[in-house]
Amino acid sequence: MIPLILRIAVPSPLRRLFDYLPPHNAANPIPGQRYLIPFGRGQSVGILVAVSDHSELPREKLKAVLKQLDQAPLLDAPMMKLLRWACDYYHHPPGEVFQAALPVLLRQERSAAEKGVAHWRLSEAGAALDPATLARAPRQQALLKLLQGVTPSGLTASAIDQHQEKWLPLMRILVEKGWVVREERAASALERGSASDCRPPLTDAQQQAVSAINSDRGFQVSLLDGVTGSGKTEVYLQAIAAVLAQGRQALVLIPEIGLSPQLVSRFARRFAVPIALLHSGLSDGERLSAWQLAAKGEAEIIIGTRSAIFTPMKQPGLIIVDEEHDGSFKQQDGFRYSARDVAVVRARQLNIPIVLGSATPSLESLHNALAGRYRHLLLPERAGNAIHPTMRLLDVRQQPMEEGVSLHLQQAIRHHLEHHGQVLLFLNRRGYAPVMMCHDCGWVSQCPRCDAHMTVYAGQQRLRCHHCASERPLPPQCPDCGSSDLRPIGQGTERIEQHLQALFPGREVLRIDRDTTRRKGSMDKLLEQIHGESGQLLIGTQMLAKGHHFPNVTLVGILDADQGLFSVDFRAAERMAQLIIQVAGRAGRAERPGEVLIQTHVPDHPLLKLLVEKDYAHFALATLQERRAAELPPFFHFALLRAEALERQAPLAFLEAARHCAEQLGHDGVWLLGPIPAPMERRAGRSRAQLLLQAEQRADLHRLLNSWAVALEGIKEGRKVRWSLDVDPVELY
DNA sequence: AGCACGCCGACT
DNA sequence: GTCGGCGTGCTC
Repeated sequence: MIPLILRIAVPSPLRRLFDYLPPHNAANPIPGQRYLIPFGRGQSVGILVAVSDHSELPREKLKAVLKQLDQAPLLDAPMMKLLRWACDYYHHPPGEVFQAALPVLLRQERSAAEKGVAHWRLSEAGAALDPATLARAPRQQALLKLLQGVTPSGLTASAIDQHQEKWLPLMRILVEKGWVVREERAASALERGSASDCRPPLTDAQQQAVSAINSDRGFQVSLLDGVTGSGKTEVYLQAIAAVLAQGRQALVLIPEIGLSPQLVSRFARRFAVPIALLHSGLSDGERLSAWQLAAKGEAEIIIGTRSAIFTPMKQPGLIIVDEEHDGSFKQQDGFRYSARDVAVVRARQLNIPIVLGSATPSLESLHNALAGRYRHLLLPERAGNAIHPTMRLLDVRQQPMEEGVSLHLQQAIRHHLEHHGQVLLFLNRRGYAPVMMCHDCGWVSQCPRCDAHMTVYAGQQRLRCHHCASERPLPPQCPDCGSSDLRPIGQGTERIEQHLQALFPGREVLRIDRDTTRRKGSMDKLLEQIHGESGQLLIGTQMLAKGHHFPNVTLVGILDADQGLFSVDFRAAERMAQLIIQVAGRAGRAERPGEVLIQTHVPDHPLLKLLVEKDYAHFALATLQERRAAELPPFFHFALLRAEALERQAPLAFLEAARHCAEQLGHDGVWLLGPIPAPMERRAGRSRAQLLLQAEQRADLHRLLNSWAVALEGIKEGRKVRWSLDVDPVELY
C-alpha cells in the first residue's frame, strides 16, 4: 500500500501547503475535512486540500496529523475548487484563503455540530407583567416592552443590539427577577417568508430580462443594466422564483449597507421559504447556524454581503450580485478578493446563471458586456408611472456662494420646499470643515500621524482625522502664534446642515452621514422621520446614494461634482458619476417629477456633460475609450504590491528588492512601475509605498506573479515592513 | 505571522 | 556575572 500524504492548508501567511502523514486510525481522507495538526511548536487546525502519493520532503521530516476533526468534508468539492482558484488568482496564502471560507467557530478545534445560541425570552410572569411596574427603571422597562412585542421564542443578542445599547447587565436583572429566561437554542438566523405579496405586472423590458435569465440552462452572466426605479429587484425575485421551483437555492450578494429591512422584508413577503441572512451584525453562533443551514439546503435563499460568496450550498441554482459596481465587494485588507469576480467564477464552475445588477455598471462589467462575454439586459424605463428626473449642471463660476451653496441652488431649494417637496443635498465630505486654519500665521490642523488635515467637528468642538484615530479638542487659539482668528476652511455636511437651518428656519434639516448614523438604529430612526414628513431638507454623504427610497424628494442638489474630476485616482470620475446617478435616482420616485442640480466649476468638462446631457451609458462608453487610450483597466491589468512601516525608508527598500527580484525572474509583458511613495505617504504613523505591475495580457501578469509572490516571502527587507499583494486593485493608494 | 535561538549592551 | 535588545531562520 502506498503511504498517503495529506496536503494541508495551515493558517499561516506562507504561500504553500504543508505535507502530513495520515493519523494512525486512518479514516478515509477527503479534501475539505479539517485536521488538528502539529505546527511549529504548537498545534493548529488545517484543511485537507489534496491527497498525494509523494512529498517533496523526505519522509522523516513529515509529522503525522493529530486528529481528523470531520468525517464528512466541511467544504464540498466545488467549494474546494473555487478556493484553490482563489489562492492561485489572488496569490494569497492558502491557509488564510481556506480560513476565510469558514465561520470563525469552525476555525477552531470543535465539532461541526450545531451549537446553541443564547436567546432571551419572557417567562410566564414576565409576559403577564405590566411594564408600568418598571416605571422607575426605564431601560429595563424598554427591554421588557421589546420582548413583549416579539414572538414568545424571544430574541438573540444581536437582535437586541439593534434596539438598545449596553443592555446585558439590565437583562441579567430581569432574569434574576424571574421575568426573563435565558436559554441556548439552535439559533435560527433564518427569516421565514410569508408569500403574502403577489407578483406585480412586468414591463416589457423586465419580462424579457426574466425570460432570458430563466431560459439559462447553465453558466451565463447577465448584466442587468437598469436605471434606478426600473424594477431590478422584481427581476431578481422572478428569477429566484423559477430557481426555487426547481428545488434549488439562490445566493444574493448585496453591498455592505444594502441590507435594509425593506429589502429583506420584500424577499420575505414574496417567498414562503427559509431565508438565511449573513451580515456583520450576526454573532458567531448565528453565523455558523446560517452557514450550516445553507450547506444543508435548508435555507433556500441566502442573502449576504461580500463574504457570503463563500457560503456553501447544497443545490445551487442562481447567483445574484446587486449593485455590482459597489466598492464594498472588494475586500481591502488581508485576502483582497472581489466578491463580484469570485461570484462569476463560482457560477462558471457550478455551471449556473449569474446576474450582475446595477443602474451604474462598473466599467469592467460593461466592457465584458460589450465584448459579448456577458449578456446585456437593459431596463431603460422606470416601472410604474414615475418619471425620470431632469438633470442640469449649475455653472457656479463667478457666482455668489454661501457656504458652498450658490444663490441659484438656494432659490431652487426654496421653490421646492414651498411646493411641499423634500430637498436632498449631497456632499461627500463629513464633518464641519475639512481643515482649520489660522488667519494670522497660516497654521493648519495637520494630523500628527498622517499626511492629511484634521477635520473640524463644530458640534463636538473637536478636530478628528479621517484616516487614523487621532482626535483632540478644537484649540481655542492658534497653537503656533496664539491668535484667536482660527477659521474653518471649506464645507462638510455638518456645516451645510447648520447653514441650511439658518437659511430656512422652521424647516426640519436632517443630516445623514456616518457621524449621525453611528449608533445602531439611528439610521432607521432618521429614515422614519424622512418618510413621515414633507418639506424637509436632507443633507448627506454617499450613504444617501445607497438603496434607500425617498419618495417625497423632488430636488436633488449635488454640491460639489468637481472633486471626482481632478483626482490622482483614475477611477475617481467613474465613482463620482455612479454617485451622482445613484443620488439622482432618489428623486421623483413617486408621481412627482424630480429635478437634479449639479454645482460645478467646469461645466464644459466633456465627461460631466455627457453624464448630464446624455446618460450614464454615454459617460461610461467615453470613459472606456479613455481607459483604452491610457492603457488602464479594464483593458490592461494591474497588480499592486504595497508596503508600510514605521521607518520611512523600509517600504521603499523592500519594494526595490522586490523589483529587483522580478527583474531576475523575467517579466515579459509586464511593466514594473515604481516603487513610489503612496499618494498619502504617511498614514497612522506609518510610511507607505507601492510598486505597480501593469500588463496587457493577464497570462503575462500571472506568470510573473506565480513565482514572484512566493519569492517575496524570502526577501529579507520584507521582515521590516508589512506588505501585501493586491490583484486587480480598486484603490491605487 | 509567531516563535525560538543567538550574540552584544546596561544593570542588580 | 545576567536580563533583554531585535536580527535571522523555520514552520511539513
